[in-house]
Amino acid sequence: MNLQKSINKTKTPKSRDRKNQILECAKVIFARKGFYETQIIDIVNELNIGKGTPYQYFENKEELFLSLIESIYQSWRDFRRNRSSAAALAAPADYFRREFSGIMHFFHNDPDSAKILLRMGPGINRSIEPFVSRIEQHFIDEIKSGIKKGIEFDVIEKDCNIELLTNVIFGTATRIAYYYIARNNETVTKRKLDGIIGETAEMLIKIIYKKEYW
Amino acid sequence: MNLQKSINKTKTPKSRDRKNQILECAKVIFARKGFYETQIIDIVNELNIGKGTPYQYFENKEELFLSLIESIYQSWRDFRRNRSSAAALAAPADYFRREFSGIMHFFHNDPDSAKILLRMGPGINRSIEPFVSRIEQHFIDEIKSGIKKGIEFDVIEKDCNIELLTNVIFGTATRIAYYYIARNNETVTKRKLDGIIGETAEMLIKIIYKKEYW
Amino acid sequence: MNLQKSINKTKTPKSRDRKNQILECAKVIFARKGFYETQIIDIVNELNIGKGTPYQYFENKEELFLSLIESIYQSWRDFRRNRSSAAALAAPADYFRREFSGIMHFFHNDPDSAKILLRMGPGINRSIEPFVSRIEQHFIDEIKSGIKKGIEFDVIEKDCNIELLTNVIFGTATRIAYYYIARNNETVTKRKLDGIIGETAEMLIKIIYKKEYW
Amino acid sequence: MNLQKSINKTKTPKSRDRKNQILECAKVIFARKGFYETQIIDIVNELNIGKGTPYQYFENKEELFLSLIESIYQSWRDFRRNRSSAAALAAPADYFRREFSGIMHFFHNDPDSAKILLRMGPGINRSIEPFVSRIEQHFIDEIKSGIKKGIEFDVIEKDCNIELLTNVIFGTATRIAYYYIARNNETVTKRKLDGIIGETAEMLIKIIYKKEYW
DNA sequence: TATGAATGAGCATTCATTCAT
DNA sequence: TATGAATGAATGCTCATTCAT
Repeated sequence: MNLQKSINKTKTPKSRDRKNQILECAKVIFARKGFYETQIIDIVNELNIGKGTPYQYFENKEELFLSLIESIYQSWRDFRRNRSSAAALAAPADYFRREFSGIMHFFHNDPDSAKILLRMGPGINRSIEPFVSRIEQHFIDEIKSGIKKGIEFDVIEKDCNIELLTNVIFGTATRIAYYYIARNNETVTKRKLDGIIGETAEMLIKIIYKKEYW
Repeated sequence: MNLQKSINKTKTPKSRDRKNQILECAKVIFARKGFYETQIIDIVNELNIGKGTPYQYFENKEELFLSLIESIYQSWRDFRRNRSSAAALAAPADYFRREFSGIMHFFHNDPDSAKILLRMGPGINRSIEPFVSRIEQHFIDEIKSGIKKGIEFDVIEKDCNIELLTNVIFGTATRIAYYYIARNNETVTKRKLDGIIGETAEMLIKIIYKKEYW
Repeated sequence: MNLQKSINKTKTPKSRDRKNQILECAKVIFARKGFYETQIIDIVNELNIGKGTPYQYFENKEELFLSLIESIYQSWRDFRRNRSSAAALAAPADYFRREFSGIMHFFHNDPDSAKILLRMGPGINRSIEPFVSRIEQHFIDEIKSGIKKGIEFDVIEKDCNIELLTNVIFGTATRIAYYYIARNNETVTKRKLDGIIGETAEMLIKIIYKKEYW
Repeated sequence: MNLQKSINKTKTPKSRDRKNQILECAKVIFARKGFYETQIIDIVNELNIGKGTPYQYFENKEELFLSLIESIYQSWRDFRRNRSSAAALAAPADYFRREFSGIMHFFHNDPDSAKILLRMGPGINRSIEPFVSRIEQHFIDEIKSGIKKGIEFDVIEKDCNIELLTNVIFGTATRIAYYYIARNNETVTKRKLDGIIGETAEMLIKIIYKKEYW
């Protein structure tokens, strides 16, 4: 237990708090203004700390952003860990519904992360993009392995184009998340979101699974 | 006679060429490096022109980028105009196949535009984003009106969630375009791309149209 | 006769007109915006001529400004030539009244010259100032020689500090001209200006001439 | 306690020194080269500080210049405050001699301020001029109120043109200051300057006061 | 650890000037 | 002569980063 803390042995709890505080604040501002328009001074002013303080914890602006990406990734993995145990042996469509809903709720619970991953991520710049892609890849791998398992269990067509199907699911999921969560417009109620998630899942099920599992 | 000249004194053919030359070059570099990492000097060096020359044609870097977006939009509309006549009275699924294929080939013919629209567009910054969104909206409106027409002609379910369905199609299309065209990886052959387009269209047809029109 | 023209033998009448046109326009704009804030393009746009045209007549911006100064100087000398004949043997105070009034009316007839000489002149920059000073010196020399003549004719105190008295007269004259003519405020009517000129002259007479010549 | 600090967190004594140091240096260079010919890099090189340092204290070049004007104005007011107490109930001519001498010595003690106010001030540019005029107006108001008081005490003619008389005094004073102090020529000795001040005052007294107060 | 004054590489932009037509 | 597209030296300013305290 207390695994989190033991990863970074040299950091005192206080220092770790400060680091998280900066990360938390940076997430909000990066999500709002993007990487390039965000200035270190924005973060520093927001937190009422010294201009040099972030540099105690992060090499530079890029490393700060990368740490942020990393922490979002970490959150996602934590989120998954706490869910996966239960999901196991449901009916195929139910399994998908649950998984899909999981992703959506993760983003809904942390729209700033959604904005950073879905809006700024692609095309940000050559040195940062790989790190964003890495997370993206993680999502994609999960989808892909789900599909493979589906084929294995004979609930998905053997000859389906796995890579393509993965992209269809991923594209739909990210667009839905982007449109209903990460845009700067009015936020959707959880109720309405659940409806949308359900409907979307039904559509995707139709193109993923063999007819008898719809 | 000589009407052209008297309308627009400063836009001689030569000056128009230079403007397009800058725009063309800017597209390639913006597509490769993004808005912020692209420097005017990159464009200027590439073209072997003076550092001040782009400023003869564009107010500033942002206006240059916006003009670029505008010219991509223009290209798209030209592209559509030249196609629309033929598309009219096909079977529903065929109609969709053709439309979908159209979008994909537009991007395939101009991958830099695809990169700019699909990668850098979302989340670039507050003052530019609206212009990117405007084009996005254009795509979305076309999809939406296609769906409405489908409902009207009774080939799509009356109670379908139009907004959601639009997002599913748009999300799928942009992801496919992004993945197979706009990423910085190896480019796909036209043959392979056509296969992918076809397969994707089949999937989407399943969730768009009533079963009898698949 | 036709002295003016013969000075510059190579210039055709047309070319001379164009040069004067540029000079005239430059005067107005320099008077309004000052040397540094005036751009060649301002002049060129105002005249609807090509951007390169002023460079047919003037080496560069500075030489254009210097030519302008020179032409103002020329105007002043022309103005003097046309007056001096009459002024000769009046009573001392009358002589001064007439001279003082002359300067003031010169500026009143050409307020732009007044602005350039009185406002921008001093302190403009190291390379231009000497040329402005040269004109200033011309005014000062005239004042000084008037004083010397007055001493000679025994109408001014022998032991007066000529340099200082010159400065007092010059300082008063330029301030009055500046205040009532060259500021950007409402312009004074000729009637009111004449009143002011008269009153000022009476004051100065008191400190210039021996009491019996007031 | 520690009140000072809590009022103005960013203005530590050290930072205030640096600001004054920049202001002081800027005064010398602006006085020498004028607003437009002075480059930030001139100041920065002179002080051996970083190119960005002035921007810690001033928004931009114009704001730096304006702050300088403001600080000259402040100096003048401080100078006045320390003198005014004594001046009160002298004979009219003595009062004027003292006042006039005061202005002259202020400029003599700080010729750079004189240069900036008297040479560059008028006509510098539309956005700066008002701030220079404001100080000029302050001088003018003092002269004017002196005249009004003189009329009240019956030592100046009732029907004198106050505005005009003010301009004559101001024009004379600024010309004398300009000629003997602010030109780039040899500087005058204090002894000689005092002589000039005295003589000038005598001249002005003749046109300001009724004869019995000369 | 925390601070914030100082730094300077880096960039967008300007504008007088040139020169081929 | 007149033009105006092209030029590029020059400059103001920004902002991530450093480091003495």
